[in-house]
Amino acid sequence: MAPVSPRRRIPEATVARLPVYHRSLTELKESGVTTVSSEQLADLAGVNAAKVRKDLSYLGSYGTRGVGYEVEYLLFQIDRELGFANDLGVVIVGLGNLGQALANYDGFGDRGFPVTALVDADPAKVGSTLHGMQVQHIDDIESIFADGDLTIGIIATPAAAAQGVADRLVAAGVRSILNFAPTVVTVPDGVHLRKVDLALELQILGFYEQRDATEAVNAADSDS
Amino acid sequence: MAPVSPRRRIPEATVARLPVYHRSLTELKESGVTTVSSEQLADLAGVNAAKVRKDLSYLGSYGTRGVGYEVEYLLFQIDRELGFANDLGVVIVGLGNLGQALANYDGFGDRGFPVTALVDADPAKVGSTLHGMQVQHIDDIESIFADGDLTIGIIATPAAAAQGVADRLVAAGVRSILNFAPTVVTVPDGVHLRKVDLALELQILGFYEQRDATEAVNAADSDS
DNA sequence: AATCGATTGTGAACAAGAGAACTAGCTTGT
DNA sequence: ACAAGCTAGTTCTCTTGTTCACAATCGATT
Repeated sequence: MAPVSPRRRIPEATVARLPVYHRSLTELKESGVTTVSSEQLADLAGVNAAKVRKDLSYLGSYGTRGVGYEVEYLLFQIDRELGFANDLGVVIVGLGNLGQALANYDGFGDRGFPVTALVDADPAKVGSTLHGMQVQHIDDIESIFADGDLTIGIIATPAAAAQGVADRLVAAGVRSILNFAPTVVTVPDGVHLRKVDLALELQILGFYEQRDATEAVNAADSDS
Repeated sequence: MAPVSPRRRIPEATVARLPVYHRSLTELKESGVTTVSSEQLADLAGVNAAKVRKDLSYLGSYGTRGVGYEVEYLLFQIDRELGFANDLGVVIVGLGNLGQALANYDGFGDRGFPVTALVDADPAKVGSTLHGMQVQHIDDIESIFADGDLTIGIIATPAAAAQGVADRLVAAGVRSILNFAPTVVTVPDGVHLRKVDLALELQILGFYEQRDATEAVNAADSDS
């Protein structure tokens, strides 16, 4: 009944930054750097030094006062925390433009997330080979996860199909989903969902661009 | 000297949600719905009703108590706020897997962000046609923006090239950049930068997946 | 051994955001 | 005209996240 691992609860914001630190540290390691200060790491990661220290302190006290952090050791600890020991496969559902690009994108495999299956609903696509892998039909999705491996599902279908795919992924036992479809997808409690909405990012940028433009006009007006 | 438009400052979190409301409202409009309550809209957008009302109140009082919001009018107001009146072009730099997929992705144009130029550094790619558009060389980037149109730059290059591209975009007058390269890019004040890091999203999901898995194990241990 | 400069780890103030609860105002039915 | 029922708009509280400031601690140097 008592909480088993209440020792530390890492804030969501920190979790989102750990991979960034991880990347910076990997670069440092490859450059042969053995020690790094919170300030240096902050520069590389594009954040505030105090934030780096606080973030890292959630993992434990892995730094040395007066010196900094040992790159390799810190990297190891972040690896552990992020669960890089486990191999976590990725299934891509929907092989349109975006899905195909994601299937061919080496960035996933390079970072420990090998694409383990490609799925589509279009019979014309099923059976074809992409990035050295056969496309399977979505109706066979249950069998893909039969072995109980932990897997992340990527939804790259049109918006209309996204919720249905999500439901099937959840039914098949997937507990983490990354949604690229431009629509709201809901999942049951206990399933983690993140979204990447490309057009939405542009719209946000567009807002600020337009705001700045009109502000400039207003400023010019008040000058006159 | 006095602030010119202090009337309302829309919080960042709200700005990020406005496009979601916009999308939901567009769907409602296409279904012939003329009026919507904050609760309905909240359902569609996947958020809390109070948040919807608060968000919309930053734009002004466009609802009617006891009734709701008129879909078309609200849509118009959000359009205005997001700057959909202006046409904002998009330049994609880097035409590897991801860049090509983005170039072919209709989601941008559909939402008012036409791709206006494709740029790469590889001479082998320059001159080829993609999505009905000729690929230009990055050295000619200045000329692309010569007309002073507002444009968003998308960086889809390898990580190593990203900062250089960002610098050139900024030098050419681009004030909004969307970075897909898995690296930290810094820009001067006044330039808006957003990032989409695909592998990072997987790593975040991976963290929670692993945490849940170990928690389950721990719970089982304490049961025994 | 003692001091000094550097850097971590953390407590506390501060800021931003989320959500609940309340108020104000509209519409409809009688 | 009035009451009842909705629903927008607003206020308040709580949580989360950020930043600052400083004490604790380490290695180096004299």
